[in-house]
Amino acid sequence: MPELPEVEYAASVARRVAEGKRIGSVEVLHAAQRRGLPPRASRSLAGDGIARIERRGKYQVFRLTSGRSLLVHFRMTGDWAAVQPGGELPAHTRILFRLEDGAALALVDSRALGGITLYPPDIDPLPDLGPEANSADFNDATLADALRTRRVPIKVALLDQGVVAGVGNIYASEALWYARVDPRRPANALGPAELRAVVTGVKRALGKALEHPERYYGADGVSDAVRFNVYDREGKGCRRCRSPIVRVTQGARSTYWCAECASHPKRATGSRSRGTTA
DNA sequence: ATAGGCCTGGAC
DNA sequence: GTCCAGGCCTAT
Repeated sequence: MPELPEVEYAASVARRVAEGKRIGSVEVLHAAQRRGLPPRASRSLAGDGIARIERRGKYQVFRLTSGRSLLVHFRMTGDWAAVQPGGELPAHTRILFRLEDGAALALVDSRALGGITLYPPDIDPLPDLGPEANSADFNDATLADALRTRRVPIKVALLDQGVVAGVGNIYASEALWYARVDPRRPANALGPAELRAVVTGVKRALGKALEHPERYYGADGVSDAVRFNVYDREGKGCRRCRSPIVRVTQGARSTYWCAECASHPKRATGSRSRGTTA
């Protein structure tokens, strides 16, 4: 479940379990994960310390006391689980950090597409990323700048981590629904009002998940009906106007949106257009 | 721009 | 069985 809010929540779990502790051993339990952590690398982690756990976009970085770092990415299905001393391993545990105090941190990842890579000291493990989606650095000016040369649909552009870091397929659709912007619009054709609406839409979509983690992370009895306004709601009624939500494919991924809402951009309230007279 | 690959599991 | 999946990389 990994877009920015989910990764941030998972990072908080990892911090609670592992930050400031020494590593007893690292067990790589799935062959695919040995690409990033071959046996020599995982063995070398024993005795190192986890100084800090940071998040950037959908990435996490474990800064180790040796100066090395671990770059963690959940891809589609990764997550952290805390394991009590002597406790059972969760299903689909792929990598296990055993810590000196007996607790353990499990990378749980049913599809095993995620992974962890060890980097030497003095090398920045992070790829080039755009501004954090929930930060002040992500605003209409920086977004306009990033989109200036991009003709791809705005929905596709929002998934580009070089444009904005942390937005994934679900929140991209959700954000454009808040913004009432057609996901198929060419990114570099958006006007100032639309850019502003997209920025606030992204922040609203992510903000709701960040503020109410109990609603978004496996809480029983809470359905997607509460979580999402458009994602995975094809054919269901738009929560604003009751029109059926439609699904289109963009860049080989599903996009959900309300055509009715997108054809009636905001006017009276919220982000408003100016300078479009005459 | 699009397809394929990486992996597994759930829905149909 | 087939299709789809909250990500990202590479090749064409």
